[in-house]
Amino acid sequence: MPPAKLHPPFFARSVHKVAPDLIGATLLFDGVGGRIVEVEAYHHTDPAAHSFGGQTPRNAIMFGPPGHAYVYRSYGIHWCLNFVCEREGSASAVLIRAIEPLEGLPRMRRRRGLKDERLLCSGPGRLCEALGIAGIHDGFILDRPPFELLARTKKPEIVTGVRIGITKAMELPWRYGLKASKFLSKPFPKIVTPARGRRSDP
DNA sequence: TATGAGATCAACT
DNA sequence: GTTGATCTCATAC
Repeated sequence: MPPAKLHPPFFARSVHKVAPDLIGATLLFDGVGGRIVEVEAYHHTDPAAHSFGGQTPRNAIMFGPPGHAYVYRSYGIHWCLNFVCEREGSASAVLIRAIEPLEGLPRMRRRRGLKDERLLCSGPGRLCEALGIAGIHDGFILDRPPFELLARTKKPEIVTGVRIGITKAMELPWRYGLKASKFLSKPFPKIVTPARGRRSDP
């Protein structure tokens, strides 16, 4: 049986539950996409979250119902894709940081002007360019075309770490990744396993 | 491998 | 006017 689609109830939970559950899920946009390998959770109590300072025209979608896309412009250049989650008092969302390209490789390469698969979607701005996601898709619901989200079939090994690319609340360990994936935007720091003292793969 | 400039927009001081 | 949930390219070691 085919993987189940993710519907709004999946997102109507705490970002801290939704974010790790997204690792291994499949994200398609107009048939182009792949497996989610890296996300970050942004809770409204977090100074680094866009919703922290209250509602503005840019972040208004975050304050709406769960299960919608929040797309914003980063550094004036790039687009970044988030999934709106449950409002635990105020708005929260999960930033999609990297996917493993699986479907529509030719279109991704054409949009990105690159051949190297590892660089197609390994970063929030890169994956939006590869999938053709832009500001006009802000507010789109995630369980209807052009979006399609499929639940993972097995729980993968997930690594956690501090978030990157931010300057506030950098210490919060709310970055989640698929262990040993070659498609992460940056490697997770080496983790010491207490029992054996061995390092995991970066 | 590592650092630095530049691109360019919404929010904030 | 400055900063930021970024990326690419250039230049230096």
